[in-house]
Amino acid sequence: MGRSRTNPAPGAPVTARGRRTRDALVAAGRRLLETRGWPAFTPEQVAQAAGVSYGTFYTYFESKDDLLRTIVRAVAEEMFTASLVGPETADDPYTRIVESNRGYLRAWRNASRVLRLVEQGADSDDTLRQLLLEVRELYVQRGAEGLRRLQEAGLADRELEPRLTAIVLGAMVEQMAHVIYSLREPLDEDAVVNHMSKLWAAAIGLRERP
Amino acid sequence: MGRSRTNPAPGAPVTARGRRTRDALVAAGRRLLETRGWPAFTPEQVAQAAGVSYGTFYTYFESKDDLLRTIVRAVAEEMFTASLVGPETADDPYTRIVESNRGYLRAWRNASRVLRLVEQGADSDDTLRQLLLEVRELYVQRGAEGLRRLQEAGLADRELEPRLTAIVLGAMVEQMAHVIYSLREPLDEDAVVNHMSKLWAAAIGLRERP
Amino acid sequence: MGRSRTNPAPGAPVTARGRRTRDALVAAGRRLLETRGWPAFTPEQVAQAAGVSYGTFYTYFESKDDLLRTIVRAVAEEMFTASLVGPETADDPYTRIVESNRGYLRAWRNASRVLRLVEQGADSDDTLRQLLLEVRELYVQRGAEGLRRLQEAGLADRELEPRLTAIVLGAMVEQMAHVIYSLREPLDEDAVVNHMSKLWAAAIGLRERP
Amino acid sequence: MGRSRTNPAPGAPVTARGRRTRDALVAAGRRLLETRGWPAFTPEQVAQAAGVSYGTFYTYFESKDDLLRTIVRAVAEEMFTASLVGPETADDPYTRIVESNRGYLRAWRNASRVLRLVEQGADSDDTLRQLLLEVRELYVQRGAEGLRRLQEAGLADRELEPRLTAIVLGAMVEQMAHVIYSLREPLDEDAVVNHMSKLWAAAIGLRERP
DNA sequence: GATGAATGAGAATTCATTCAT
DNA sequence: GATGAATGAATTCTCATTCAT
Repeated sequence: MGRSRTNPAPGAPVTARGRRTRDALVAAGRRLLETRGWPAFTPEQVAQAAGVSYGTFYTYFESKDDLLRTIVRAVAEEMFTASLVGPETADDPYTRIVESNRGYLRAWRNASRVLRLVEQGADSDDTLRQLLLEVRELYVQRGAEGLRRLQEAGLADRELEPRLTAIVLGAMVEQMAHVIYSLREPLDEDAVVNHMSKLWAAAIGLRERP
Repeated sequence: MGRSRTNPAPGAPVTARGRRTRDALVAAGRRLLETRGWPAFTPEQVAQAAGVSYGTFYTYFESKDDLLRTIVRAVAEEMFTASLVGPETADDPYTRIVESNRGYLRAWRNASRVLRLVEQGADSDDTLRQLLLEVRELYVQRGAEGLRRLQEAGLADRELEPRLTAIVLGAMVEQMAHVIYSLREPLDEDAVVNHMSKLWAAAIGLRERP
Repeated sequence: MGRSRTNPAPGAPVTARGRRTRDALVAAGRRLLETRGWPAFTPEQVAQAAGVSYGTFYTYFESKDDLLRTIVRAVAEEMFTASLVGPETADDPYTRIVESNRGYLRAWRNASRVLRLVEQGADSDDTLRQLLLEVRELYVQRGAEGLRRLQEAGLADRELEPRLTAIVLGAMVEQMAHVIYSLREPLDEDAVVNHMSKLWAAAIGLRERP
Repeated sequence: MGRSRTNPAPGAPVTARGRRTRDALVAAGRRLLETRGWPAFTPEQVAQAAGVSYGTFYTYFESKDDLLRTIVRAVAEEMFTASLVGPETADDPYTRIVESNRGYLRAWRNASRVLRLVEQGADSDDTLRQLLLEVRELYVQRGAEGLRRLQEAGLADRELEPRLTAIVLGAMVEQMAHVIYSLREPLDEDAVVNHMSKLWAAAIGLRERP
């Protein structure tokens, strides 16, 4: 019957204090989601964790889902940003792979928990799923592109289809982020990065620059 | 989840009809979980999907969690069983890898969705997590063992630490199962199996038997 | 974000006990609405007035608005029914007017409070408004038709436009129902019926059958 | 509505700017009430419609009810004022009835929506109801008085009890205001005034001055 | 065993009012 | 005076579980 919504859509904070409160809510929400999953992700607990009162939650977010969307967007943005910096610095292809894998792993480290929750999300919607697919695609394309360049330089096996290879090797890294950071298999991050890189290099038939 | 409990613990079904009803509930619960996630996994919907009335649910299960435990145990058992058959039949190491990957992928295909849900499960308990870790460990050990044999036979790179290698390559396969079957990336299963096997073989430096 | 609704739409009661409970809720809701207005019309108070627990409300109604719709439909139906019986029995035109006004007044007596609430309804929707307009229209048409017959028989002023006349005289009766039953002006029902009838008869220039 | 109150009672505005702000709030509140009913009548929306900030509302009004009282008093005052001017000017009794009905209809046109809301008002108090009854009574007495004069002059049916007649005919006009202005029956105002007057005149047996 | 109804604690949301700047 | 933020009690709605037949 749609009781006419009289609540205004909560606007962006105008004052510095407002911004701080809003940020605190986003941070608290994300922390709860990452560390304690769905059950802890309630407006009440988020507000409490952010040190504000129950009602304040609704000063900044239309609903619980609104906060979720905000968090996911932030995570996605972080990953986009993370993907821009870095791995192109080194000169040696193998070092680049190591750097890339390290960056990859770390990028997923923060995102993985939230992304997984949303992926199967009780409460996710298609917009969010779309966002996740875009993030993933970004990484796949960067990986495929890197492989293609190596192939053209005669430094990697030319038989390998770049996109599929990037998907498969990306899957490896993503899942390892989950195994290490969420399941907490007692593995050393550096050891994993090195090992993955070794396997990755061998898998694509990496040759040292002649 | 725990609410106070005064109900008698539901016993195992005695009659054939009872067994059928119980089986229908388990099947319906699993289907709902796999296809529609947590939100659809309610006693009411499970009962409806199984074609029985609401109250009947509690004739066979103490609680929603009880059904979940039952389902997860069934999934785990299937995976144990799946891991026993098959891939040791071929003689050629590469063919064995292909077979193993195909089996692996399929084993995860059915399980992956349920396992992921339970992993972060709002309502899961440690027993379930434990069960999942055991299943995973089983696959890791089988992988590590296979690699070790290849190394001893001089057919694979002896530098690789078997267990870590098995974890990493297993991660690759598990995540690909998710990508294909849950995220529905439009990839051909055979193509993926072949590609993964090629990468896997190259990664461990597989040599044909001399 | 549309949390997918997992609640089934509450079905019609199957057992006699269920029907009794549902009826009790409808009756309690209507009584509260009529006697104490919107503020008392809460699921909690309705349930309590019906002697059932809070949650039972939602066994039979999807929402508060659902109950409201049900009540309004019942009121509308009553008025349709009330309009079918009665006033055509008498032979004498004036007596028929008296009977008609009495019926009219009584029909509105029960409905008026609910109808007015819904008309301006905080929570009403267009379907309900439509329903109210239909009820009103029914009475208008019956009134217009009655006048037309009197005119044709030469018993009433032929100059009067029947529909507008029916609207205006109907307005008089409807508002009097409100004045008497809601505002509780201390007026005697019979006196009012007689007076209205006298005015009505004079207004349309009613002549005794020659 | 009462919540505990520690705020100082807002004083009357001192400056011209203050008066303008206050007037804007009253006007906005009334407009919202008339056009969109209770649900839109919130301090927040009133403030927004008046172009001031949320908090400013409480600079001028102790509470939402305080504004409501202010609005109702304004409406009542308007109606008192409207009742003073006009209809006594014409000489011919029928013309006076027409004028009176037109004034009546217009007086109610603006007031009707607010008055009806308050009548059943979720949050109204007895003071307001009292005010409404006084306004109505004013009109009833004026109507009764007018009829009495006509009766004494031999221009109207002496059998009619003046007060009851005034109540009934007043009800007719008031409800027609509602039908036309709120329900928006597509009726021409002049046509309705003329028709009502004709019926009214016939009803009281109006005779031309001999 | 099977069924549909009943229960009530808990989660999400609203909004009149107060506070700090 | 004006502003935007903060508050929290009250309300609606959910759903796992228990009960009566």
